[in-house]
Amino acid sequence: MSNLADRIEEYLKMILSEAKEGYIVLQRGFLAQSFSCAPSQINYVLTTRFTAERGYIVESRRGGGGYLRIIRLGLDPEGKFQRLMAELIGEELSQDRANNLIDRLEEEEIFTKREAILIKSIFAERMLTDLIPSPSVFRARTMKEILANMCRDDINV
Amino acid sequence: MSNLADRIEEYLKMILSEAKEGYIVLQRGFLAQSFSCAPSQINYVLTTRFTAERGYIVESRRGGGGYLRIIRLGLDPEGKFQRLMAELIGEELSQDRANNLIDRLEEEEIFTKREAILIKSIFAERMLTDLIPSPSVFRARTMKEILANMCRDDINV
DNA sequence: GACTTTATGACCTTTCTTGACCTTTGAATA
DNA sequence: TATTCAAAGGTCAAGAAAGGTCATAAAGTC
Repeated sequence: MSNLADRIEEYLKMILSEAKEGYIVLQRGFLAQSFSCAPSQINYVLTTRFTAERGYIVESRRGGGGYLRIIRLGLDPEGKFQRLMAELIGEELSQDRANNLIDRLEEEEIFTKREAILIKSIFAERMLTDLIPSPSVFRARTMKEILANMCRDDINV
Repeated sequence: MSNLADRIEEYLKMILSEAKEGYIVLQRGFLAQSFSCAPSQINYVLTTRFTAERGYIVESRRGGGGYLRIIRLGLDPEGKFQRLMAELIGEELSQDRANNLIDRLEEEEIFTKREAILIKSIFAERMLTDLIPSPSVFRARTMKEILANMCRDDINV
């Protein structure tokens, strides 16, 4: 049922949440061994689950004494945030990337759970394909517009 | 008499009624096997019986560890949402009418102020005209989908 | 008989998992 | 110092494991 990749992801997030410094350092081979899987499976989890949209950076080093470092990014609420988002979103935004980003913004409490569900439901491929020639462009533009609006000061009064 | 689709529907509703969380997760292949039918028959049942208008949302995931999740929407005693959704089916929704509707739903505390602003910003004509051939159809469809999702029971967990 | 609903099967896309092979790094050795 | 080698991590393609779509046949309905 729940697959290996999900379990590894969950484990990493668990120990990451307990890490005071906001990052963890570990060895690929060792992790793979403890999950009884191919080492490349670890890379798969890292590249699919610990992406920039989801709020992570992964650094690594090869050779003797090599390691993986997974860093949890925090969003600073200063205006830098919007530029960062705009850059991250770019001109197109697939459904997958959008979902990752929205989840992340929910974790950062920029969106409520209801808002996250609302936006995701709009962005679903099945909602857009037959009506919009380029859904990815639509998502990118809309996401930026939403973020701009969510920064309005009058909104939580 | 009682055909396959009806029996599958009945079965799903039965286990759904026993699900504390308001949703069930299962595998298409497994379900098809236990009813001795083609997997696509399950999709048929889902698309004809478990629609938003009937009070359900279906999510799914492909690949290893894939699944179907059927979510029962919360009760809507006055049937207000259902009526609204029915009205919006296949209909068109101008920006003006959309704004009025959203304002009303905000007054009725179905949407928060933030949510209202969010939706309106998406529906703005300037956001849609150049990307979408028929913005009004898009608004109607999207509004329906949003309403359905706002009925989700798991939304405040 | 015409129309609608149900059912199937062939083919497609997405996601996960593994294994073979490659690259980098640092330490030991010639 | 230059070379070698072991110990990491990286990449990629193939195959498995799910669910999705669509045309068409079969079964009901009027």
